[in-house]
Amino acid sequence: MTDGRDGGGVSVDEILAALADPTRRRLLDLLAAHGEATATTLAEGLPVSRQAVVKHLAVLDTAGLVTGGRVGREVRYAVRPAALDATARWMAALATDWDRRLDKIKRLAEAAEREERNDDRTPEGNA
Amino acid sequence: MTDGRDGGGVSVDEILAALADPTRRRLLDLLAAHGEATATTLAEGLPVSRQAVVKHLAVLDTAGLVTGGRVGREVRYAVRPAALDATARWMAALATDWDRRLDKIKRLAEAAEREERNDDRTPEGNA
DNA sequence: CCGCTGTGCAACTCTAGGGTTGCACTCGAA
DNA sequence: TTCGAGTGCAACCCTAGAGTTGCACAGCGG
Repeated sequence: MTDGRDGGGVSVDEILAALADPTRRRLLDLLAAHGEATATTLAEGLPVSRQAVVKHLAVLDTAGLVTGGRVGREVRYAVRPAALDATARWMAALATDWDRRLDKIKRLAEAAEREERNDDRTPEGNA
Repeated sequence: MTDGRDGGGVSVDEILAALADPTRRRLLDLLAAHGEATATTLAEGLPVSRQAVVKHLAVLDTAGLVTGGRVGREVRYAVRPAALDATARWMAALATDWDRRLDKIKRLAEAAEREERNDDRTPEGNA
């Protein structure tokens, strides 16, 4: 539960790193909206150069968040929900795990507190 | 659905950025395991200095992923599942959204294809 | 009161990576 | 075959931020 890789062998690390960049998220938005687009087209809708977009797409591709397909002389990219979905599940599971742990710790703390009160009432001289 | 802030007013951007760093995730792991710990304690279990840990904890705190509480002269930190959970839901919703979009696009593409075949059979001279 | 431990603050280094520009290459259309 | 649009590659800035060190400050225990 600490690391985690989805079915495609893409680490959560890569996906989170990819998602951390605002431009990249914007890119994903555009792609989700258009369904399919080239780096050149996408760059027109962003305040960055085509090359920057290409780099970002490469990162997203490595993370499994998009796929690139060649059509003639252009490269069409499309969004790929699987990786995102997998990461979402991973996070949800992690959150649940934390909840369980916190609950357990809380219980232990309360138990320890009761123990201490017991010690107060029964000093060291007992059997 | 593009941005998103949880109930506490913490942007998804901050949470993703916080989660993007491996050391920070490691830190969250340790915290989830111990339930509560100080920066100094946590630093002992990591290959970085206490100061580095303090900085990371500050980031995680801003992102709403941990809380700091002062006990005597030390500061105990604890994990905070709510923000993580909210982000997980956000991601899941986004993934679903992408799925819907892809589906719709696919349908449209197929419809357009049929349209085109129609045009082939009925050249412009119709009416 | 004094010393020890744990925090807080500040300045500084250094690298990853986001962004750019320039140019060479390829493929499709006229 | 030639022109142009689209892509790929490489070298290059520049800043954010991860990490460090040094020191001053605060609080608990003796």
